[in-house]
Amino acid sequence: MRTYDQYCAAARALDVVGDRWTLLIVRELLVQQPCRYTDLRYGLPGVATNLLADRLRELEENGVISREEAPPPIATTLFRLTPRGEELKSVLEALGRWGRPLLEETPGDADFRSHWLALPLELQLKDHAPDRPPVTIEVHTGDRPIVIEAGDGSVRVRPGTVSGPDAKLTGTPPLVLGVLTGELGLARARADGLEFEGDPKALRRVRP
Amino acid sequence: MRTYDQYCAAARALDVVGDRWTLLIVRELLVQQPCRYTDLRYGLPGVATNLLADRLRELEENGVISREEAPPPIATTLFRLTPRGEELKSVLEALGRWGRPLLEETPGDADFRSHWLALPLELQLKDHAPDRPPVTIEVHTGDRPIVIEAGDGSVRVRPGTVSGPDAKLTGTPPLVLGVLTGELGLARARADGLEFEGDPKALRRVRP
DNA sequence: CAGCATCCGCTTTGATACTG
DNA sequence: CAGTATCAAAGCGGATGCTG
Repeated sequence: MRTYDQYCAAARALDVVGDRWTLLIVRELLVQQPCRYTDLRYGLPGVATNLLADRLRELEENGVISREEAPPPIATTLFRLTPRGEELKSVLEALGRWGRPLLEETPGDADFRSHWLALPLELQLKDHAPDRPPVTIEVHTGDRPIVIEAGDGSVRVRPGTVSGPDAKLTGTPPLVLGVLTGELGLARARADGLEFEGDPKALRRVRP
Repeated sequence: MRTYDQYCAAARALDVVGDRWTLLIVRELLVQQPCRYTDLRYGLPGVATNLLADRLRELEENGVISREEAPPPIATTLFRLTPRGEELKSVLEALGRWGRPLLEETPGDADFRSHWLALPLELQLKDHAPDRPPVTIEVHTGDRPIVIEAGDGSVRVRPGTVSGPDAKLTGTPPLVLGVLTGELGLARARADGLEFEGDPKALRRVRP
């Protein structure tokens, strides 16, 4: 672990999580809480396997993650964040907010995993009608479908599908993200290729 | 600029500010708003001069900083953050909060610059008596003295001294920081080598 | 002196292949 | 599945030199 050797809290934090890939590993674990080595590799396209192994060891040494040998029938190593590691969520939120405008200029062929939407969506979306029955929105973009569940005043995002969703969105990540965050009107997005089925009210319920 | 090539806001942010030294350069500019190349080098002990030049060029290309040729009598290049660059303050705050516990285990011979205290102190300290006349606390630790000014409900930290401060602290950075944030009692800190002159009430006025 | 650019040895990274 | 081994390429840190 290379260190800046400075008596400064930010510099000390960067000593631990400032190396390449490190914060993205934390991002993966924040979204997919306990996950396998293979899952991490899948969520971090481009990472070298030796580098991933190195980072995981360093993160464990620094108390950010823990590893656990799951007994059969799982019979594999599971990685998860420690409570200390979970506190890095605020760092990733700040980074994500700052980086949001940069998505506009991201090339269309950039890698994408649909679960990367979970954190920003849970952060930005609100349930504006806590007293009404819950609604679900299915989102089809990227590699696998995800579901947005709004109810009781909170919004959750998880991988998977649901039977009879209130709405269903299909399209490229920029279109889907734009529509969900309200930066892009539904009509405009449909003109640009977004497919929308179901009740637009479900959308309005969660938009910021 | 090496990129992760991911359609993810956090990853895009790290593309821009994730390289070694980059966020520490931003830290320097957040504290010492317009500053010279030489000032940056002083605030970033250990940075290679070519690397600093590279980073400054990249940050300028990415709209984070701007450079300005100051006319005589200054006659030098001044670097400052753009509004977009200033928004990185939230990232450094999150990192600093997370890294705070790591200061305890930082070796005593780590580099230190007293202006590194400005950001965390302005963030943590409060003026608990907004209606009373302002107070000033002079802090002598590290390379140069700094002054904490509390009044009208806000707390400011700047380099320099003041005539007739309400209190004066002298000691190592951990002692000074501990006493100011209230994690360390004044009596205990004095026993450990801290020198304190003046009115303890000034301290209580700003402690979190 | 301020603001770099160049050179050099070392470390880190990335890509691939291989193993229990 | 969860890594380790190997190696080329890129990045980094330190020293030094150059230019206004």
